[in-house]
Amino acid sequence: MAKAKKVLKKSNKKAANKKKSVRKFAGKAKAKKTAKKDKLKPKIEEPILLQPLRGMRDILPGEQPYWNQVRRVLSRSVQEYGFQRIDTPVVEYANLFIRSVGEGTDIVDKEMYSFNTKGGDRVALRPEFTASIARAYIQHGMNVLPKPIKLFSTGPVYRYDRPQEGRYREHRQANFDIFGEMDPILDAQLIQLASRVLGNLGIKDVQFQVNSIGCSECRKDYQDLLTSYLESKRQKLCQKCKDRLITNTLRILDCKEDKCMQVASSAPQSVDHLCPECRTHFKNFLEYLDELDLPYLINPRLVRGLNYYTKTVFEIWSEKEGKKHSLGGGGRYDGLIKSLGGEDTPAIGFGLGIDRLIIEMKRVNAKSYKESRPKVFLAQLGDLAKKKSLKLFAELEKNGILVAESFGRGSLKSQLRTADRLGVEITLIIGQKEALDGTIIVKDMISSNQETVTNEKLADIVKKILKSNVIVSKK
RNA sequence: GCGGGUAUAGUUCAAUGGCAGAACACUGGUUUGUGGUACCAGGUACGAGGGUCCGAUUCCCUCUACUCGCCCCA
Repeated sequence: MAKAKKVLKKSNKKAANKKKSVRKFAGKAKAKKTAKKDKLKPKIEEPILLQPLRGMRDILPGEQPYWNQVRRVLSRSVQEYGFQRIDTPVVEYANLFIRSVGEGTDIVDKEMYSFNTKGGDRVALRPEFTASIARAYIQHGMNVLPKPIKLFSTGPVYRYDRPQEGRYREHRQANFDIFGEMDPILDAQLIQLASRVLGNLGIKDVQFQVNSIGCSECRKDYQDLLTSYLESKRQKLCQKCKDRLITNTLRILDCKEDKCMQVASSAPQSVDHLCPECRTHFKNFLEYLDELDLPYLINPRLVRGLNYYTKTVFEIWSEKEGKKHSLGGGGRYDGLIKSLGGEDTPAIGFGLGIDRLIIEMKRVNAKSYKESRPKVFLAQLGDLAKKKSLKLFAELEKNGILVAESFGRGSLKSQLRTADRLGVEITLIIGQKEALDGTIIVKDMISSNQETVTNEKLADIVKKILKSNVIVSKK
């Protein structure tokens, strides 16, 4: 379970050297400080830590079938719902996120990977997608495209959080955004889309929580009301929430401290203080949801951790045996494009945490998708055959026959063993004799029968056997 | 940021105050050019620093990492 810290060993390690370098490493905290003084000169004599950075991980071949499946399901829904893919840089000016996500949010205040470049720019690894996509939308004048504009994006996002199950500092999200339409039917359609994706992945026991936090107008009024209410209960709040009174009042509603929850339970709710427009929007949104037959829950305390949201907000939770994960979330952000300098454009979007989707998929034994593997193995024996095998490999590949091999091995025995473990149906064997004759042995791995054929007929024969095997090997 | 647990081979796990073991995996072999099973052989590990001790992988302390929970989120 627990991974030990591992160090790349030099083949010629002397105990003394090792000790020395390790000691240097042990003084990492100190080393960091000096490194700063040295203008971050890389310490090449430090041992290489054989592990990824904290909260980051490798997704190994064994897990890829799940990722393949997610990619397949996503790309299908992307098409069906009329989204177009966009890819934006992983790094942006930090200001973009600070301005859009907002100061006072956890993401900006403590979870952002930000740093200065050599050129002196203040940049950050994206903590979410929407800001980048909004930026691209404005920059490329997408406002002239026919509305609505639906954009899909996927890739890693970064949050300097404390890792735990299903929470990584580098995790991957799939993100859907729709620009240029304020009709609440789109809010509902996005939720439908989310539900479809989850359903297609086989994920069950999902709960949709929805709320409306109003537009910039009524939200402000509501916030004032909430602030004055909370001010009156100030003494009953936790220290964090006392700070939030100034920085981010809405979030107090979301605090999990008992005393704050008590205060929040009788606090005014945003849905009761919406302006007529927002009220209608929310009401219609819920009516559309009802049409979808989707189990949802109105959570008046759902406020989201990003400041750009307006009106509809929602989160998607898996709930099973006590452990709860947020699988995704999103909402409307009608004011963001304008606030970043674009044309006044309504928009809505949501993100799904793919790493978490996969946790859920594994839990319910959902389908995964393995890429098809070669059913033919090419074994060679002897120098001449070895030389010919490369070309043979390419010829087969040109004929659409995928071939596995183990060219680096000499003995036929070990090659056949490898072939067997790969589970191929046919092994082609070319030895010294065959190489001279221009022939090759075709061995059926299931029946163990083999015959010698000429090179010209090889591709056809292989195809023929594969076809018949496909029928026979319907195990 | 707060609290709990853990750290031994590629992996999953043992044992031990005095040569560190297994299983699986890996590589090769069991007569010369034929796989699955069986048998044999081989390589690889005590996270780091300090303390106690004749001697520490084992006991103690510190650090680091991993992990679980809280916070927050995807």
